[in-house]
Amino acid sequence: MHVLPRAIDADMVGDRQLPLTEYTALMNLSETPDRRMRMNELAALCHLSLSGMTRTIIRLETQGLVRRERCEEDARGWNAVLTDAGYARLQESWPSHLAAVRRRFLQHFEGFDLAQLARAFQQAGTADPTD
Amino acid sequence: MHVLPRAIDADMVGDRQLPLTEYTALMNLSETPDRRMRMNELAALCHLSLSGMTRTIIRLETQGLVRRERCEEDARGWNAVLTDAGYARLQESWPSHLAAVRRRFLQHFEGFDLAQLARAFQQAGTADPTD
DNA sequence: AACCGACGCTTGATCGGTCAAGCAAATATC
DNA sequence: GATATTTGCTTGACCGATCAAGCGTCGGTT
Repeated sequence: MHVLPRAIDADMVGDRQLPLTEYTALMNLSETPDRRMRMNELAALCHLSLSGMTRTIIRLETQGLVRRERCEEDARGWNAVLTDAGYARLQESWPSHLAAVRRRFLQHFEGFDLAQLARAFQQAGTADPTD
Repeated sequence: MHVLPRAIDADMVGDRQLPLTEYTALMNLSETPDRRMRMNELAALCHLSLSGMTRTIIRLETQGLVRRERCEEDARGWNAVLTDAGYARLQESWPSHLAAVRRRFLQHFEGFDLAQLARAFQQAGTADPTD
């Protein structure tokens, strides 16, 4: 549990120079209809603090993979917008990400009911700590 | 996977002021016959780089929970030695660690064969990346 | 016995994250 | 409609990890 995220991250950095955190951000953006999202929401999906999200987006912005636009209906807010370059980069990266997950994780859980496992992890990751 | 280690760590820091990394180091030391271990070996067991281990031991040393002694048979080497204070601290801490693991992890995997799960994780954590 | 590469560990620089404080816009209250 | 509070995000300080470079010791070679 301790080792796997680092291993997958290291694989991805080596392979396509895209750390796991940045990959996750791009991926979540790409799954929205207009490739944009508020910082708030994106941070939650990436399991990152808001300040961590800010920093990640800044890194992506300087690489030209993401652009930031003021939110129209709320001038305090920002939208992170996936650029074409960002989309292209994501397309390049996902096969190596998938391979890393397979090799580092899935391969070792072949006897298991993966859907059930996924549900358990999901639940563990989002449960109220006071339960 | 991303969230759980942080959550468990946060629980332990809040509860008994012992971060997970330091807890793990003390625990591994306590399980040796003479409560001492070379830096090398301890780092491997804690899944930490050697420099990370050095820094962790330094933190523990300033709290008086561990002491460092030159290795007799090799003057380059050091032994980390668990002090009585360190042992006592570990005794105080493990119930809250166990509780955190139960609440954050085990509780959500009740339907599973835990032994089989443990084997899979073990394997995933130690496998050669080139497999 | 003098050297030289390998080894064991530490140190300096950096990185990616957190928390807490700050700022500007939005909203509620009076 | 002015003031206070909340909200959305950024910034500064810090923290715990990594990598790369450094230092002292060991062991084999000559």
